[in-house]
Amino acid sequence: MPVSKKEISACPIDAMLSVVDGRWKGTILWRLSEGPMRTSELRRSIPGITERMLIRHLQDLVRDGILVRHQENAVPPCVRYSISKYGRTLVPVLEAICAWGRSHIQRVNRGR
Amino acid sequence: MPVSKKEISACPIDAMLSVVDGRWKGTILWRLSEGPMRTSELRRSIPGITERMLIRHLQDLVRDGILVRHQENAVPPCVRYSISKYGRTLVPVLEAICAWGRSHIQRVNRGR
DNA sequence: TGTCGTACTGACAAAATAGTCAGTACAGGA
DNA sequence: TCCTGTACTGACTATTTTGTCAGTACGACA
Repeated sequence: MPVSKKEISACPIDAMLSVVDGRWKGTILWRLSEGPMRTSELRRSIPGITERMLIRHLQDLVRDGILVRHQENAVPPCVRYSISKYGRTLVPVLEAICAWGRSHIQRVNRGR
Repeated sequence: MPVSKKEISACPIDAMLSVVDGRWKGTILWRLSEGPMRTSELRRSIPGITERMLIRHLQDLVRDGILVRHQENAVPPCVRYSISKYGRTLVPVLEAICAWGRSHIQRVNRGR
């Protein structure tokens, strides 16, 4: 969709979509809804994602207040991402999206 | 987000987002949730949209089964779009998205 | 010493999406 | 006759997003 992410839209639907929109953001949030994860864990758990894209999306989500980044000063570095309190308000919406998406997939697969 | 719309994603969130994702689709669905509208009515009711983009998005939504296109064979042509029965299953999800988006806009505006 | 893993950044190319512009056919009104 | 409105299509450019590749610093391990 590229709804422009540069500035917040006046349309509430667009405003919400600008937060979860991104090739992998839905999947990232889905993984993190089960608990905090390290960057490399996330990367390995999402087939097809590149490190670059993972980090870009994670940064977007942190900027939007949806995720929190916890860094332990160690070598090798250890960074963990988790869903923030604000981000948790988004989870029920994601669940609604997911439920509809699931039935949509079935519908599409039936139709061919 | 350009989640690729070429093929349906296995991730339900992406599958749902691929339907509503598009610079203007949220707004179009929002307008049509109040009742059927003609192409030109929609265009005039959505500031900033071009006829080209409106028609492209309408065609996407019809292809996905969300909208129905009613054509009256007249000159000048009169085409009306309405939300299909299937599309109506999407409305509660859009409402959840919209409610979250509304509070997100407020949060963002407070923060500056 | 060489290689691996971690969590990144920057520069860039490729792909997808959005937007611009011109053109179509026909009826009605000035 | 000319201009307007309707609902489109096609060709194209521009913008945005995604993906690729190389590079960083440091410790552990062989």
